[in-house]
Amino acid sequence: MGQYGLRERKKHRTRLALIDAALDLFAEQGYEATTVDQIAAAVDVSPRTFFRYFATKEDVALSLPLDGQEVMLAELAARPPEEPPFTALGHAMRAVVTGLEEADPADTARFLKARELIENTPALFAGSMRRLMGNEQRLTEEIARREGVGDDDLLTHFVVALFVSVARASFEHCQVDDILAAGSISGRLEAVLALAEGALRPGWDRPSARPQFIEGSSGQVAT
Amino acid sequence: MGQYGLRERKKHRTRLALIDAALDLFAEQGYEATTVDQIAAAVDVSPRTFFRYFATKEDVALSLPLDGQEVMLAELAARPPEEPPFTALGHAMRAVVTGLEEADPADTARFLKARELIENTPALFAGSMRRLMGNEQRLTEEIARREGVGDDDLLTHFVVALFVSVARASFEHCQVDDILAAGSISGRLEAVLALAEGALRPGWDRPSARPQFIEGSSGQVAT
DNA sequence: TGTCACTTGTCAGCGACTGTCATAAATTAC
DNA sequence: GTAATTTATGACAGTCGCTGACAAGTGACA
Repeated sequence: MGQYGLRERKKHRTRLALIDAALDLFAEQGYEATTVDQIAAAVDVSPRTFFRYFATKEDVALSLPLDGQEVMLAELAARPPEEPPFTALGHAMRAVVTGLEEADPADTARFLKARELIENTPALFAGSMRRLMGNEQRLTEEIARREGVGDDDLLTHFVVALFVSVARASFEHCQVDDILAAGSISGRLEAVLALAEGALRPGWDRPSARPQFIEGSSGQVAT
Repeated sequence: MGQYGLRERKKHRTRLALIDAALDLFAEQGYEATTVDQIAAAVDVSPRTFFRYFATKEDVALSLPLDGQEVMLAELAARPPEEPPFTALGHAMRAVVTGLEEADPADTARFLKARELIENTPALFAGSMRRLMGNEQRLTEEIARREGVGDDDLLTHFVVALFVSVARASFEHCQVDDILAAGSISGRLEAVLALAEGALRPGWDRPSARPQFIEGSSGQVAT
């Protein structure tokens, strides 16, 4: 038997089936107009079971982008500690985007479908923001840990908040067609990162204790 | 026979009564544990009427900070057009904060009560973020109008997103006790604005001032 | 094969929220 | 001042998101 038992594979399959069915129904008749009962019926599952897979109706639409945020966290944790905060965040983000662009086309398509839906549905967009903000907190904690400062360090909050703004700008207002053009999403990410680099003073994201070190290291790794 | 008729005054009174009752109940027994029926009963009004004043249970807690955001919009619109975007945003924000600090103590207390509640209630915090993001869009449109660029201008998005991050950092993690100390909130705003000033290159928020900076810095920060 | 753990369906119920209609109160017209 | 009109409210019924509890089915493992 594979590393996953029949039970786990079955669970994974119904989970994906629920996501696909939900995404289709949402696209067809709109998010609000679709009931959980309909989604459950489409997968031939009881409505109660739906809520055993997703805590809320919102979650079924947001789960994919949410997974992406988990990857981001993991990538950030893997960055070398010497890297300045903003640089590390940028590289982690690049890893997520390229990972997405190189993934199984079916997965990529699902992801883009979800993102387009979220963009065009106010309620989902709101929920997406909520999760994003929750994630910002976790990114802040990680950066604070790396830099050896407290969770309430003002500069750390500022750095992460600024980065999240950049990340948002990269993803927003991307129509699916644009994104499907090869590398468009990472291209956009680079554009916004370059914009940020151009607006910010070198070494801005570290307390000015070691300007020359930052000068030397951040200069080459950017992009 | 003032400028408002009896009807309007009555409406305004019940609206405030609903907010006060809700804030009290939320503080007492928690947001989730409080039902709309309880709030309505406390003001001696039918539950149906509650929803004629507030679209959702969330709204009754968020309405005050939301009003503040409207003021922010108005203040921004009143700034002279020559002001660079970030400067104008900063001054508008200062006007909002000082306006808040100089208001009727009862109003200020209500506002702070609402903010504290939002800070400590995940569901409300999430909702607050949602509204904030909605407002960011409006700020972006206003800045784009001032600068004579399109709604999708990348720099404009970046400037506003960055500013909103700064504004958030100013308000978050402020305990009520801290804020009640005179001017504490504007003090914090100034601190974060100063932090931003120190991190950003002069003229970063206007396209015309940027070419030589990009040229000069591209060696170390880009490509 | 039988035991055990886990997943699922069914049902009953709470609470947020909405449409509808009748009533009461305030505003305006005469 | 009274009548007509507009507007706020209450009462009621209903939908939908979501949860707890219990029973039945299904894979895991000895």
